[in-house]
Amino acid sequence: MTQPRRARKATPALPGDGTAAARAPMREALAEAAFQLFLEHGFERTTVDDIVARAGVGRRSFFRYFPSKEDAVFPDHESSLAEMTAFLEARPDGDPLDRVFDAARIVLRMYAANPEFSVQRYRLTREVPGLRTYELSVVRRYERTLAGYLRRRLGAAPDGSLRAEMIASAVVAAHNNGLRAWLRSGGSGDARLAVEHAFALVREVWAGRIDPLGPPPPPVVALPAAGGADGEVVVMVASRRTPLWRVVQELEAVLAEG
Amino acid sequence: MTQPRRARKATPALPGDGTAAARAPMREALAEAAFQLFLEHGFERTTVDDIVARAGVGRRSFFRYFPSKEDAVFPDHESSLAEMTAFLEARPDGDPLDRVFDAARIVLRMYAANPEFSVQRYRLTREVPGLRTYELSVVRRYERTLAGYLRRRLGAAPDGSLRAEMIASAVVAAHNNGLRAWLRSGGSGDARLAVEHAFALVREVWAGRIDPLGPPPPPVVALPAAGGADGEVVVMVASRRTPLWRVVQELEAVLAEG
DNA sequence: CGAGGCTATGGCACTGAGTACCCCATGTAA
DNA sequence: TTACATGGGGTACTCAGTGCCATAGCCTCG
Repeated sequence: MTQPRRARKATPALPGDGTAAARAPMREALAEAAFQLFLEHGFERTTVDDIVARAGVGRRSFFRYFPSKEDAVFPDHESSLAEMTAFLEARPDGDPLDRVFDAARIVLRMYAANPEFSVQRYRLTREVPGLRTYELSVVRRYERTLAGYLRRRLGAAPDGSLRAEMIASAVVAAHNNGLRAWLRSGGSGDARLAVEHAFALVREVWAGRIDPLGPPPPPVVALPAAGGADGEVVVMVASRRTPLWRVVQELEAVLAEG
Repeated sequence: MTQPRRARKATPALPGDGTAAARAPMREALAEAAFQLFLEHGFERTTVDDIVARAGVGRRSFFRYFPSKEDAVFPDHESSLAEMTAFLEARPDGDPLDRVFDAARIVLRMYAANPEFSVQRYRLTREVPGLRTYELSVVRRYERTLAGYLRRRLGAAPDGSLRAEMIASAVVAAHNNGLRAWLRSGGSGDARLAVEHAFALVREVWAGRIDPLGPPPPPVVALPAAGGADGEVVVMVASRRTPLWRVVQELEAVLAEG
């Protein structure tokens, strides 16, 4: 079986890059062919050769667009994750809880944009251990993104890192609880209702327990080198007049992500 | 690559079964050889052939004891998970929060029992995407176990399922936050301190938000057939004088686990 | 217009995990 | 002794994923 493999091998210039899915007919064709076959014959009994045969392309091309067979089932998460990251970077101010809710809504919208596909994929994922595991790792990346943002906002407060991770996990749990209820229902009804209800519980539990006024939006950007591991390098960019404590806080936040 | 593969193929009578690790010299030898090689040459550059060569056994035997290469890195989680499940089944009464904390402490004890091993494994896991993913799926199983227990205790309350999942995720997040801090420190200090501190935050956040007196310990046992999927069968055992609402609640709890 | 270069794709060939199937040794019961 | 169960070994196969190279289209610069 396979997984996110290398967490993301720095995305070596995907062919149809740019705005992700857009302008990538081959990628779409492959994902479509793969999903159809998975539905027809099951994930495990479908080989990559079957997929490329249906798509009418070379086997090697499949792995140019999808690092693993599992990736073809979740062709949209990568861009969704990028969107979430960009959103939190672009608008780090305001109530932290509101921000992470907004960020989570991005994911929900992605699911709601294609109800039938989402439901079918949900059923498929439920039955294939490999896909469940893959989805787990995707969800985890969302959670880490949220936690990273919250850590930056709460880093200075006592237990900032702990609180950040607990809130992120609560938001993810709430989101997934609502989402799964909708998916189980076959896509009938409004996915947002259940999720917003769940978010309300998160807010009820955590509101008031977060520094009423978090620190200002970070003027510091720390970029952990992709790949991580031992010889990792962190590049920080900060305005010269950034107070030292902010730099330290940011550094701690990045390092604590490990 | 590989993963938990088949989530657990019903554990078809492991050779050295019974009390798990105990009385399974071959399994131990394999895990030991594997771990040494992983540390020396890295996980991915070590093949199963290397492992069985060092252990002096046949290749086929490796897969009799470990469904995948990754499993050899976490030889103790299976029994830990079983212990947690047994604990929650044996003592379902009392404060639900206390119970899930106790359950989580089982896992912590397992880590703390072998500090050097745990720390080395932590470092190894950090660097190998496949192991990270594997660990994720293990953690998820713990979380589901806790959520399942909580769902049984809160199932009748409004939003019982949602609350159960949020609390379970909070406990896991707290546990992992403390555990990781300890692991990052190289195993110096007391792992329990950080974890107990984190648990205190969970209690602070959730105490009072749980039905002060949850329903009595469930006299109903529902066993979802291993394997799940479509033709799934649920076997329920209940005393004849169990009130109907309890049976329904239990059934809902099991079905909601999907 | 042609040479060089870049990009997208196809085509092997190879590694290595995981599995199916069958064999063998040993211990045990009849 | 035979009959059989159990734990382990061996072989051959499938298939995901990777490295390397070839080729076809396209663009640009001279």
